[in-house]
Amino acid sequence: MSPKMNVSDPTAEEIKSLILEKAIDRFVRYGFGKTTMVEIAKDCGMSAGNLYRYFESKFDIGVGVAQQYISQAEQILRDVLQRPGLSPIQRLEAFVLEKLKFMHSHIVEQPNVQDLVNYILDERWDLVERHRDVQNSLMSEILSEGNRSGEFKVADVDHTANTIYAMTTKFRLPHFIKNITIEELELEAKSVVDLMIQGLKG
Amino acid sequence: MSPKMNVSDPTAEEIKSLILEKAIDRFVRYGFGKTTMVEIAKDCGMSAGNLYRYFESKFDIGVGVAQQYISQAEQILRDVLQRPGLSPIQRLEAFVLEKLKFMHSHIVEQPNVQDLVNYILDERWDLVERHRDVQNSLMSEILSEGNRSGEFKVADVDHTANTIYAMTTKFRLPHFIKNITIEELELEAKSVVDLMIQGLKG
DNA sequence: CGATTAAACATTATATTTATTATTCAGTAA
DNA sequence: TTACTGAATAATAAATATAATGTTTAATCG
Repeated sequence: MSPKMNVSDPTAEEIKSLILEKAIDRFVRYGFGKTTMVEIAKDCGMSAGNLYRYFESKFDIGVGVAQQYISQAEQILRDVLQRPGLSPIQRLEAFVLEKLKFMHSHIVEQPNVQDLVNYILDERWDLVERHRDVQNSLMSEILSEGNRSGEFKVADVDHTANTIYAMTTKFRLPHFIKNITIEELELEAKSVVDLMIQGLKG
Repeated sequence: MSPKMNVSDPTAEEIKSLILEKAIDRFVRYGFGKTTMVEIAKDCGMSAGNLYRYFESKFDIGVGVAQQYISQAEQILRDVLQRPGLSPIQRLEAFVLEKLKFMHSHIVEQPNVQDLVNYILDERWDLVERHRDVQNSLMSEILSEGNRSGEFKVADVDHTANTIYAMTTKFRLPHFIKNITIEELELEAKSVVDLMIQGLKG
């Protein structure tokens, strides 16, 4: 392999990554609507027309950004599953709270990106569903862990994971995260987790 | 009291009711935005200017409609508490499902009114909070009933009522009610109620 | 020949004007 | 005085014209 390989001949994948990277820089600062294809192209040292060799549309670049955002969130949740020294109960709570914190920090620190992701996911329900499935399969692992340790008695872990997902909907919706303090939401989320563990029968 | 009393001298409250009634007729057919003050006034046999003796603004008429909508919902929920022959568990489930059905039927049958209510409540968070408080105090009654019968063991009924409210958020949001079939939502709501009763420990 | 550009074209957004509508208020009648 | 009207005004929305931007493609470069 010649030393020049990497600089002389970037792969299509590498160029796509570059475009995504430069696009995100713009989106963070100015938002999706206020960023033009010409600007992104200039930042990449190419023409606007050439962007279309790598992305079908501007919307498609937005999809790329949304996918990165989702991957980031999923990585954080996977990390919760690897975190040592947590009981299944603690892990379940951490799982819910980490997702809430992730969304909250993005909403306050990068509102433009958050708006973009919401806009994209509004038309790409399939991405939302895939993300939900990933979260549910991670939750299923937590529930199975709890079954093994005797802390939980869950008959159908997949079904229950989905039910937990429904129960915690409020803590994933930008609408509430924007209008309620993070402290209040965290307390409420903890109460919800407590109740789903204990049940009304105590 | 002379027989003429009612026809000759309508009270301000009666006139307000008339205005609200005629306004709703318009809102149902054409929506809030497409209904003019002149039209409402004409339907009431008065001038547009005179409407302002009874309502501060068109928005305020919308508030009146929203309050009627909320009262209607609360009446249905109060009826659930009076329904004979239900166990506390069944009552809790019925409570959640009836609210879901109420919203679903309005969304499909009177989308214009639903849109109006959403628009009003978006700026009148206080009405949402009051409605939440009413629902929570009704839920508290159900929980207390369950405590008395021995089916529940709820330490703090008010706090738990609020937690249940958070858990069932998804089933009160127009966004989900519009995008998911009512059958699916009802099944999911039942699962949520089941889980909140049983808990993960079985 | 593959990758790229720059101009052409189509679409979408912005600015501007126009028309409609909400709201106010001086005046009128009971 | 109280309830009301209808014209005047202020605010909002619709329509239009204009500009900006997304997308396509014929021509160019290496």
